[in-house]
Amino acid sequence: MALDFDPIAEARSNWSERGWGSIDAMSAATSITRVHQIVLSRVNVVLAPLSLNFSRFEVLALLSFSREGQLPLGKIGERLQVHPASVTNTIDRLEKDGFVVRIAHPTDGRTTLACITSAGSAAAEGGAEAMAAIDFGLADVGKRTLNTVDSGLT
Amino acid sequence: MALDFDPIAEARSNWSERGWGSIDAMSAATSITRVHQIVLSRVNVVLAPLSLNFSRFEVLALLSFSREGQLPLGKIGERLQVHPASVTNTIDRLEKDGFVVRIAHPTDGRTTLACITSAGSAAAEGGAEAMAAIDFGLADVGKRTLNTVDSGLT
DNA sequence: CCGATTTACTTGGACATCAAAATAGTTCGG
DNA sequence: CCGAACTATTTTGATGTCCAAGTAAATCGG
Repeated sequence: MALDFDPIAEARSNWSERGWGSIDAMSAATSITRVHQIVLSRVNVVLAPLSLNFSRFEVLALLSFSREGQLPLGKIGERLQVHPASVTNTIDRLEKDGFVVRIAHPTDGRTTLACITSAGSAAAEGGAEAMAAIDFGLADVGKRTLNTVDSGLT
Repeated sequence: MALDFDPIAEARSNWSERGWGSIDAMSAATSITRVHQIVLSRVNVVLAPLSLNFSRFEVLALLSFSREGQLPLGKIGERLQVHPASVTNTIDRLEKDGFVVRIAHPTDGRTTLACITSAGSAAAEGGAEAMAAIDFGLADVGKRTLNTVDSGLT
Protein backbone atom coordinates (compact mmCIF):
# COMPACT_ATOMS: atom_id res chain seq x y z
CA MET A 1 0.00 0.00 0.00
CA ALA A 2 2.83 2.38 0.85
CA LEU A 3 4.27 4.15 -2.16
CA ASP A 4 7.97 4.22 -2.88
CA PHE A 5 7.87 7.98 -3.30
CA ASP A 6 6.20 10.97 -1.70
CA PRO A 7 3.58 12.28 -4.10
CA ILE A 8 3.24 15.54 -2.21
CA ALA A 9 6.93 16.37 -2.24
CA GLU A 10 7.10 15.33 -5.87
CA ALA A 11 4.23 17.63 -6.78
CA ARG A 12 5.78 20.55 -4.88
CA SER A 13 9.05 20.19 -6.67
CA ASN A 14 7.53 19.86 -10.14
CA TRP A 15 5.10 22.67 -9.50
CA SER A 16 7.85 24.96 -8.42
CA GLU A 17 10.08 24.06 -11.36
CA ARG A 18 7.27 25.03 -13.61
CA GLY A 19 7.07 28.44 -11.98
CA TRP A 20 3.45 27.87 -11.03
CA GLY A 21 2.14 29.84 -8.06
CA SER A 22 0.51 29.23 -4.65
CA ILE A 23 2.66 26.28 -3.86
CA ASP A 24 1.55 25.99 -0.24
CA ALA A 25 -2.08 26.07 -1.18
CA MET A 26 -1.51 23.60 -3.99
CA SER A 27 0.29 21.29 -1.64
CA ALA A 28 -2.45 21.58 0.97
CA ALA A 29 -5.17 20.95 -1.59
CA THR A 30 -3.34 17.87 -2.79
CA SER A 31 -2.94 16.62 0.78
CA ILE A 32 -6.57 17.17 1.56
CA THR A 33 -7.61 15.29 -1.52
CA ARG A 34 -5.35 12.42 -0.65
CA VAL A 35 -6.33 12.19 3.03
CA HIS A 36 -9.96 12.36 2.06
CA GLN A 37 -9.49 9.56 -0.43
CA ILE A 38 -7.80 7.35 2.16
CA VAL A 39 -10.20 8.06 5.00
CA LEU A 40 -13.28 7.62 2.87
CA SER A 41 -12.13 4.31 1.45
CA ARG A 42 -11.11 2.90 4.82
CA VAL A 43 -14.36 3.97 6.39
CA ASN A 44 -16.43 2.58 3.57
CA VAL A 45 -14.71 -0.78 3.89
CA VAL A 46 -15.93 -1.24 7.45
CA LEU A 47 -19.39 0.19 6.67
CA ALA A 48 -19.99 -2.02 3.64
CA PRO A 49 -20.96 -5.15 5.63
CA LEU A 50 -23.75 -3.08 7.20
CA SER A 51 -25.08 -2.02 3.78
CA LEU A 52 -23.86 1.48 4.57
CA ASN A 53 -21.39 3.92 3.17
CA PHE A 54 -20.32 7.20 4.73
CA SER A 55 -23.06 9.26 3.06
CA ARG A 56 -25.78 6.92 4.15
CA PHE A 57 -24.33 6.71 7.62
CA GLU A 58 -24.32 10.48 7.91
CA VAL A 59 -28.01 10.61 7.12
CA LEU A 60 -28.85 7.92 9.65
CA ALA A 61 -26.73 9.62 12.30
CA LEU A 62 -28.44 12.93 11.63
CA LEU A 63 -31.86 11.33 11.94
CA SER A 64 -30.95 9.47 15.08
CA PHE A 65 -29.74 12.71 16.64
CA SER A 66 -33.04 14.43 15.98
CA ARG A 67 -35.83 14.54 18.57
CA GLU A 68 -38.39 12.61 16.60
CA GLY A 69 -36.03 10.55 14.49
CA GLN A 70 -37.35 12.30 11.42
CA LEU A 71 -36.42 15.30 9.29
CA PRO A 72 -37.53 16.93 6.03
CA LEU A 73 -35.31 15.92 3.13
CA GLY A 74 -34.42 19.54 2.51
CA LYS A 75 -33.17 19.90 6.06
CA ILE A 76 -30.97 16.86 5.65
CA GLY A 77 -29.39 18.31 2.52
CA GLU A 78 -28.81 21.61 4.25
CA ARG A 79 -27.15 20.02 7.27
CA LEU A 80 -24.92 17.71 5.26
CA GLN A 81 -24.30 20.22 2.48
CA VAL A 82 -25.36 17.92 -0.29
CA HIS A 83 -27.50 18.55 -3.34
CA PRO A 84 -31.24 17.90 -3.03
CA ALA A 85 -30.98 15.33 -5.82
CA SER A 86 -28.35 13.46 -3.82
CA VAL A 87 -30.61 13.41 -0.79
CA THR A 88 -33.41 11.93 -2.85
CA ASN A 89 -31.06 9.27 -4.10
CA THR A 90 -29.61 8.46 -0.69
CA ILE A 91 -33.02 8.26 0.94
CA ASP A 92 -34.20 6.00 -1.88
CA ARG A 93 -31.50 3.51 -1.01
CA LEU A 94 -31.92 3.78 2.73
CA GLU A 95 -35.62 3.19 2.24
CA LYS A 96 -34.99 0.20 0.00
CA ASP A 97 -32.85 -1.28 2.77
CA GLY A 98 -35.52 -0.58 5.37
CA PHE A 99 -33.42 1.93 7.30
CA VAL A 100 -35.80 4.84 6.81
CA VAL A 101 -39.34 5.39 5.60
CA ARG A 102 -40.74 8.41 3.82
CA ILE A 103 -43.76 9.94 5.50
CA ALA A 104 -45.83 12.96 4.53
CA HIS A 105 -45.35 16.17 6.45
CA PRO A 106 -48.46 16.72 8.63
CA THR A 107 -49.06 20.32 7.57
CA ASP A 108 -46.90 21.08 4.52
CA GLY A 109 -47.84 19.05 1.48
CA ARG A 110 -44.62 19.84 -0.33
CA THR A 111 -42.42 18.37 2.33
CA THR A 112 -41.42 14.76 2.73
CA LEU A 113 -40.04 13.51 6.02
CA ALA A 114 -37.45 10.77 6.29
CA CYS A 115 -38.08 8.75 9.42
CA ILE A 116 -35.49 6.34 10.78
CA THR A 117 -36.61 2.78 11.54
CA SER A 118 -35.34 0.55 14.30
CA ALA A 119 -33.24 -1.26 11.71
CA GLY A 120 -31.86 2.13 10.75
CA SER A 121 -30.99 2.96 14.32
CA ALA A 122 -29.26 -0.36 14.73
CA ALA A 123 -27.29 0.21 11.54
CA ALA A 124 -26.22 3.68 12.69
CA GLU A 125 -25.13 2.25 16.00
CA GLY A 126 -23.17 -0.50 14.27
CA GLY A 127 -21.62 1.95 11.85
CA ALA A 128 -20.46 4.29 14.59
CA GLU A 129 -18.94 1.40 16.44
CA ALA A 130 -17.21 0.04 13.34
CA MET A 131 -15.72 3.42 12.44
CA ALA A 132 -14.61 4.11 16.00
CA ALA A 133 -12.92 0.72 16.03
CA ILE A 134 -10.64 1.81 13.21
CA ASP A 135 -10.36 5.37 14.47
CA PHE A 136 -12.01 6.53 11.27
CA GLY A 137 -9.03 5.36 9.29
CA LEU A 138 -6.98 8.16 10.79
CA ALA A 139 -4.92 6.13 13.21
CA ASP A 140 -1.67 6.84 11.38
CA VAL A 141 -2.32 10.43 10.43
CA GLY A 142 -1.15 11.90 13.69
CA LYS A 143 -2.91 13.78 16.41
CA ARG A 144 -1.47 17.18 15.62
CA THR A 145 -2.81 16.99 12.13
CA LEU A 146 -6.25 16.01 13.39
CA ASN A 147 -6.64 18.91 15.74
CA THR A 148 -5.47 21.49 13.27
CA VAL A 149 -7.54 20.16 10.43
CA ASP A 150 -10.34 20.68 12.82
CA SER A 151 -9.87 24.40 13.27
CA GLY A 152 -9.61 26.85 10.45
CA LEU A 153 -12.92 25.90 8.93
CA THR A 154 -15.52 28.44 8.07
CA MET B 1 -23.19 30.45 1.93
CA ALA B 2 -22.15 30.68 5.55
CA LEU B 3 -24.19 28.50 7.84
CA ASP B 4 -25.88 29.79 10.94
CA PHE B 5 -24.40 26.97 12.97
CA ASP B 6 -21.18 25.02 13.24
CA PRO B 7 -21.76 21.55 11.85
CA ILE B 8 -18.56 20.22 13.36
CA ALA B 9 -19.34 21.39 16.87
CA GLU B 10 -22.87 20.14 16.48
CA ALA B 11 -21.67 16.72 15.39
CA ARG B 12 -19.20 16.51 18.28
CA SER B 13 -21.86 17.27 20.79
CA ASN B 14 -24.41 14.86 19.38
CA TRP B 15 -21.83 12.16 18.94
CA SER B 16 -20.73 12.49 22.50
CA GLU B 17 -24.29 12.50 23.84
CA ARG B 18 -24.80 9.23 22.06
CA GLY B 19 -21.80 7.76 23.80
CA TRP B 20 -20.16 7.00 20.47
CA GLY B 21 -16.36 6.71 20.50
CA SER B 22 -13.34 8.23 18.78
CA ILE B 23 -14.72 11.74 18.91
CA ASP B 24 -11.51 13.43 17.77
CA ALA B 25 -11.12 11.16 14.82
CA MET B 26 -14.78 11.51 13.93
CA SER B 27 -14.47 15.24 14.10
CA ALA B 28 -11.36 15.23 11.97
CA ALA B 29 -12.91 12.94 9.40
CA THR B 30 -15.92 15.21 9.18
CA SER B 31 -13.70 18.25 8.77
CA ILE B 32 -11.64 16.62 6.08
CA THR B 33 -14.75 15.65 4.19
CA ARG B 34 -16.09 19.14 4.42
CA VAL B 35 -12.85 20.93 3.46
CA HIS B 36 -12.42 18.57 0.56
CA GLN B 37 -15.94 19.31 -0.61
CA ILE B 38 -15.35 23.05 -0.47
CA VAL B 39 -11.93 23.04 -2.08
CA LEU B 40 -12.96 20.72 -4.86
CA SER B 41 -16.01 22.70 -5.75
CA ARG B 42 -14.19 26.03 -5.73
CA VAL B 43 -11.39 24.67 -7.85
CA ASN B 44 -13.76 23.07 -10.31
CA VAL B 45 -15.59 26.36 -10.75
CA VAL B 46 -12.48 28.10 -12.08
CA LEU B 47 -11.39 25.10 -14.12
CA ALA B 48 -14.72 24.61 -15.84
CA PRO B 49 -14.24 27.43 -18.40
CA LEU B 50 -11.11 25.61 -19.58
CA SER B 51 -13.04 22.35 -20.07
CA LEU B 52 -11.14 20.95 -17.11
CA ASN B 53 -11.91 19.63 -13.69
CA PHE B 54 -9.42 18.75 -10.99
CA SER B 55 -9.00 15.12 -12.09
CA ARG B 56 -8.35 16.08 -15.68
CA PHE B 57 -6.01 18.86 -14.61
CA GLU B 58 -4.01 16.44 -12.49
CA VAL B 59 -3.44 14.20 -15.48
CA LEU B 60 -2.34 17.08 -17.70
CA ALA B 61 -0.03 18.39 -15.00
CA LEU B 62 1.52 14.96 -14.57
CA LEU B 63 2.10 14.65 -18.30
CA SER B 64 3.54 18.12 -18.58
CA PHE B 65 5.95 17.32 -15.75
CA SER B 66 7.26 14.25 -17.55
CA ARG B 67 10.30 14.35 -19.82
CA GLU B 68 8.58 13.35 -23.00
CA GLY B 69 5.12 14.67 -22.22
CA GLN B 70 3.83 11.14 -22.32
CA LEU B 71 3.17 8.31 -19.89
CA PRO B 72 1.58 4.85 -19.87
CA LEU B 73 -1.98 4.93 -18.58
CA GLY B 74 -1.08 2.54 -15.82
CA LYS B 75 1.67 4.84 -14.60
CA ILE B 76 -0.79 7.71 -14.46
CA GLY B 77 -3.19 5.69 -12.33
CA GLU B 78 -0.37 4.67 -10.03
CA ARG B 79 0.87 8.21 -9.55
CA LEU B 80 -2.55 9.72 -8.98
CA GLN B 81 -3.86 6.73 -7.04
CA VAL B 82 -6.92 6.26 -9.17
CA HIS B 83 -8.49 3.14 -10.57
CA PRO B 84 -7.39 1.99 -14.04
CA ALA B 85 -10.96 2.31 -15.28
CA SER B 86 -11.02 5.93 -14.15
CA VAL B 87 -7.83 6.62 -16.05
CA THR B 88 -9.33 5.18 -19.20
CA ASN B 89 -12.36 7.38 -18.74
CA THR B 90 -10.39 10.53 -17.99
CA ILE B 91 -8.07 10.02 -20.94
CA ASP B 92 -11.10 9.43 -23.17
CA ARG B 93 -12.39 12.87 -22.28
CA LEU B 94 -9.06 14.60 -22.52
CA GLU B 95 -8.58 13.03 -25.91
CA LYS B 96 -12.02 14.12 -27.04
CA ASP B 97 -11.09 17.68 -26.11
CA GLY B 98 -7.79 17.42 -27.95
CA PHE B 99 -5.68 17.75 -24.81
CA VAL B 100 -3.96 14.39 -25.18
CA VAL B 101 -3.61 11.69 -27.81
CA ARG B 102 -3.23 7.97 -27.29
CA ILE B 103 -0.18 6.47 -28.95
CA ALA B 104 1.08 2.90 -28.98
CA HIS B 105 4.03 2.00 -26.81
CA PRO B 106 7.04 1.42 -29.09
CA THR B 107 8.02 -1.93 -27.61
CA ASP B 108 5.19 -3.18 -25.40
CA GLY B 109 2.01 -3.89 -27.28
CA ARG B 110 -0.11 -3.99 -24.14
CA THR B 111 0.73 -0.47 -23.11
CA THR B 112 -0.95 2.71 -24.31
CA LEU B 113 0.76 6.04 -23.86
CA ALA B 114 -1.12 9.26 -23.24
CA CYS B 115 0.74 12.11 -24.90
CA ILE B 116 -0.07 15.72 -24.09
CA THR B 117 -0.77 18.08 -26.99
CA SER B 118 0.07 21.76 -27.20
CA ALA B 119 -3.58 22.51 -26.46
CA GLY B 120 -3.22 20.29 -23.43
CA SER B 121 -0.14 22.15 -22.25
CA ALA B 122 -1.91 25.43 -22.66
CA ALA B 123 -4.90 24.14 -20.70
CA ALA B 124 -2.64 22.91 -17.89
CA GLU B 125 -0.91 26.26 -17.79
CA GLY B 126 -4.24 28.08 -17.67
CA GLY B 127 -5.59 25.76 -15.02
CA ALA B 128 -2.58 26.24 -12.76
CA GLU B 129 -2.89 29.98 -13.12
CA ALA B 130 -6.62 29.95 -12.43
CA MET B 131 -6.25 27.84 -9.32
CA ALA B 132 -3.34 29.87 -8.02
CA ALA B 133 -5.43 33.00 -8.51
CA ILE B 134 -7.96 31.72 -6.01
CA ASP B 135 -5.33 30.12 -3.78
CA PHE B 136 -6.93 26.75 -4.47
CA GLY B 137 -10.06 27.82 -2.65
CA LEU B 138 -8.13 27.76 0.60
CA ALA B 139 -7.75 31.48 1.11
CA ASP B 140 -9.92 31.50 4.22
CA VAL B 141 -8.79 28.23 5.70
CA GLY B 142 -5.78 29.61 7.50
CA LYS B 143 -2.08 29.08 7.05
CA ARG B 144 -1.57 27.01 10.17
CA THR B 145 -4.11 24.52 8.98
CA LEU B 146 -2.46 24.27 5.59
CA ASN B 147 0.97 23.43 6.88
CA THR B 148 -0.24 20.85 9.31
CA VAL B 149 -2.58 19.19 6.90
CA ASP B 150 0.52 18.84 4.85
CA SER B 151 2.47 16.78 7.31
CA GLY B 152 1.20 13.65 8.93
CA LEU B 153 0.56 11.86 5.68
CA THR B 154 1.88 8.44 4.92
C1' DC C 1 -59.36 35.14 -3.48
C1' DC C 2 -56.46 34.81 -7.58
C1' DG C 3 -52.27 34.83 -10.20
C1' DA C 4 -47.22 35.18 -9.74
C1' DT C 5 -43.57 33.76 -7.11
C1' DT C 6 -41.23 30.81 -4.06
C1' DT C 7 -40.33 26.41 -1.94
C1' DA C 8 -39.77 21.18 -1.83
C1' DC C 9 -38.89 17.30 -3.93
C1' DT C 10 -38.23 14.23 -8.05
C1' DT C 11 -36.58 13.09 -12.64
C1' DG C 12 -33.46 12.77 -16.46
C1' DG C 13 -28.94 13.58 -18.18
C1' DA C 14 -23.85 14.15 -17.78
C1' DC C 15 -19.77 12.71 -15.30
C1' DA C 16 -16.75 10.35 -12.13
C1' DT C 17 -15.38 6.16 -9.60
C1' DC C 18 -14.82 1.45 -8.48
C1' DA C 19 -15.13 -3.73 -9.01
C1' DA C 20 -15.06 -7.52 -11.90
C1' DA C 21 -14.82 -9.63 -16.27
C1' DA C 22 -13.12 -9.54 -20.99
C1' DT C 23 -9.28 -8.80 -24.29
C1' DA C 24 -4.76 -8.65 -25.91
C1' DG C 25 0.03 -8.97 -25.43
C1' DT C 26 4.26 -10.42 -22.73
C1' DT C 27 7.09 -13.41 -20.02
C1' DC C 28 8.65 -17.47 -17.90
C1' DG C 29 9.49 -22.44 -16.92
C1' DG C 30 10.26 -26.79 -18.80
C1' DC D 1 8.84 -23.19 -28.49
C1' DC D 2 4.53 -23.84 -25.96
C1' DG D 3 1.27 -23.33 -22.49
C1' DA D 4 0.58 -21.12 -17.92
C1' DA D 5 0.83 -17.10 -15.47
C1' DC D 6 1.12 -12.31 -15.44
C1' DT D 7 0.38 -7.43 -17.05
C1' DA D 8 -2.06 -3.41 -19.35
C1' DT D 9 -6.09 -1.64 -20.83
C1' DT D 10 -10.95 -1.56 -21.94
C1' DT D 11 -15.72 -2.78 -21.16
C1' DT D 12 -19.70 -3.46 -18.39
C1' DG D 13 -22.48 -2.62 -14.58
C1' DA D 14 -23.50 -0.50 -10.08
C1' DT D 15 -23.10 3.83 -7.21
C1' DG D 16 -22.90 8.50 -6.27
C1' DT D 17 -22.95 13.52 -7.29
C1' DC D 18 -24.41 17.63 -9.54
C1' DC D 19 -27.26 20.51 -12.68
C1' DA D 20 -31.37 21.78 -14.98
C1' DA D 21 -36.00 21.07 -15.77
C1' DG D 22 -40.47 19.40 -14.19
C1' DT D 23 -44.26 18.86 -10.80
C1' DA D 24 -46.77 20.01 -6.88
C1' DA D 25 -47.92 22.77 -2.96
C1' DA D 26 -47.64 27.02 -0.19
C1' DT D 27 -47.36 31.97 0.11
C1' DC D 28 -47.49 36.72 -1.04
C1' DG D 29 -49.41 41.03 -3.07
C1' DG D 30 -53.09 43.42 -4.88
